[in-house]
Amino acid sequence: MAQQEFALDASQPASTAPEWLDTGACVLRGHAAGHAVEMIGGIRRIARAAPFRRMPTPGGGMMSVAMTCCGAGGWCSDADGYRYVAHDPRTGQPWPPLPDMWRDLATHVAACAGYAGFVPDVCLINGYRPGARMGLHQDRGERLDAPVVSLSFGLPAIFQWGGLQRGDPLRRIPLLHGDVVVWGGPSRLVFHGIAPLRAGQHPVTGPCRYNLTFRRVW
DNA sequence: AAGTGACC
DNA sequence: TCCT
Repeated sequence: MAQQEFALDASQPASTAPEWLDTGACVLRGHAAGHAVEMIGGIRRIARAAPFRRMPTPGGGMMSVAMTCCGAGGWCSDADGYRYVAHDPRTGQPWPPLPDMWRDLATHVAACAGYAGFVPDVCLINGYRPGARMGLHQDRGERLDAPVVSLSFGLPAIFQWGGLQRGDPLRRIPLLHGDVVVWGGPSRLVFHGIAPLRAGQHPVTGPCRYNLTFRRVW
């Protein structure tokens, strides 16, 4: 039984070589799967102090993805725009600390992608329910000399990978439980997004997908 | 400006 | 294509 659960947990072997999307950007299949149960527990603990919330967008809409953060700051959206803030606007408290094990894993997978010495100071935690999506965007609010490390857990999603111009053609890349994406260098400002999540059940996360993105903001 | 955008 |  435990063996079978592990097989379901590890959607991909963790030892595969990087699949390069572009210069500086790759997918590491399954490299976080072995840490999934511990990390989902960490997400639940962080969410008790800094609850998941859907944020308003400057244009008057609402994000479909629920977010929380940990580390030295968190990403926030409201009517005034997008920015990183050192305190959770909802509680007034500092964001929960970035767990050492999370930081070490991000450093390790970044090194696997060719980014030695990456030390993130912020982790954004995105919670996707069926239908939730992330429109095409660039990650511009952080240091551009550091990569972004993205870990996927739970339900599969279609990652849209474009180019440096919004209108560039999109590649659709399935991201499964435990998959890692790293992008930096010449790919740091590539437009990317997530297609609307398809409903399903995952043995570790139930009806959800969690995406953890590690960045260097300060 | 990362939008269950809004509008054409 | 516009808007915030």
